[in-house]
Amino acid sequence: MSYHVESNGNDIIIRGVRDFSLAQTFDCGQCFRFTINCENHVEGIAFGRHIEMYQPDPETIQLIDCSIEDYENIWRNFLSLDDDYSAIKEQISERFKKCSNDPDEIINKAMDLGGGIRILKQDKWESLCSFIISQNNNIPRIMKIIREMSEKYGETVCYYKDGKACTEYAFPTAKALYEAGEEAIFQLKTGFRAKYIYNAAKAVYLNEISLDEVYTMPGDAAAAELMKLKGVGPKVAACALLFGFGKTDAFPIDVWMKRIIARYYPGGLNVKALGEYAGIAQQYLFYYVRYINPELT
DNA sequence: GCTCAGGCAGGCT
DNA sequence: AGCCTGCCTGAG
Repeated sequence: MSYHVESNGNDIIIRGVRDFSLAQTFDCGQCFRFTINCENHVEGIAFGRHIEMYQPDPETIQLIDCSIEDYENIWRNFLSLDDDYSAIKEQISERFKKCSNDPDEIINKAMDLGGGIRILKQDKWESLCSFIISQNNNIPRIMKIIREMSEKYGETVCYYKDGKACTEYAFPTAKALYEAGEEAIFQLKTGFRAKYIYNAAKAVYLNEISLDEVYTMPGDAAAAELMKLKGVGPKVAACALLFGFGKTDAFPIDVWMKRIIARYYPGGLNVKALGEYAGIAQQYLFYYVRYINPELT
């Protein structure tokens, strides 16, 4: 964590970063609004801001055309720069030794491969809504729906790139989607999820559910609260909590995790016993099978 | 045509 | 508690 930050007037340069790979972080399915332009170069929108990032070497992250204020107010936290992932990985390794029968030490292999993954700290509403959209859906289409939803109902995000003024769109607020209405949301090809999205937007906007309160709740209570919303089951709730509410113990079990557990942990995996970073471990495992062993069935 | 995509609700036993 | 089944849509 002994990184240090400097500005050259245009860019923020973060040196001495460890356990961080832009490519891995933005290619592990946690975030739908960033694209990997080329290797070690990503660009996207979060918290109503555009950001372009470059990783010239493993220990350096460059935030292009970024002010100190934006770095401190948004990106420092968003990128989880102050979390000690070396310690997190050590604890995960220890826990898996104790709590799972893992003779092949799959978790350690997974952490060697995807050790640069960081769990982003995304916006609560965006995370919840995005993972409602994600159900029974594939990633390119999820991204397309969210992009079009943002273009229609999100605030404009202006920025300069290569000296030119550009416009993008923030993720729509709950208010904006509520006011757009269910039919408009259906028009975005969201299908049977339209009513879920609309109802969630309504509940959040009218304060029938408080995402700020969910944020402060312990994991189980937080999940139960989110699952009061139609269209939010255990998997969607866990994803939202892990990626948008800072609940690193939330452990999403999707079809891939079921395959991983069946294949590598036939005796089962005691998720509760994996501790406060179980969800981060889940991401390493997920990345591992997706990119090393995708034929796993 | 078919199946599948990082699920969920509703109805059934 | 666990096991079906249908569901919008688009890609292969």
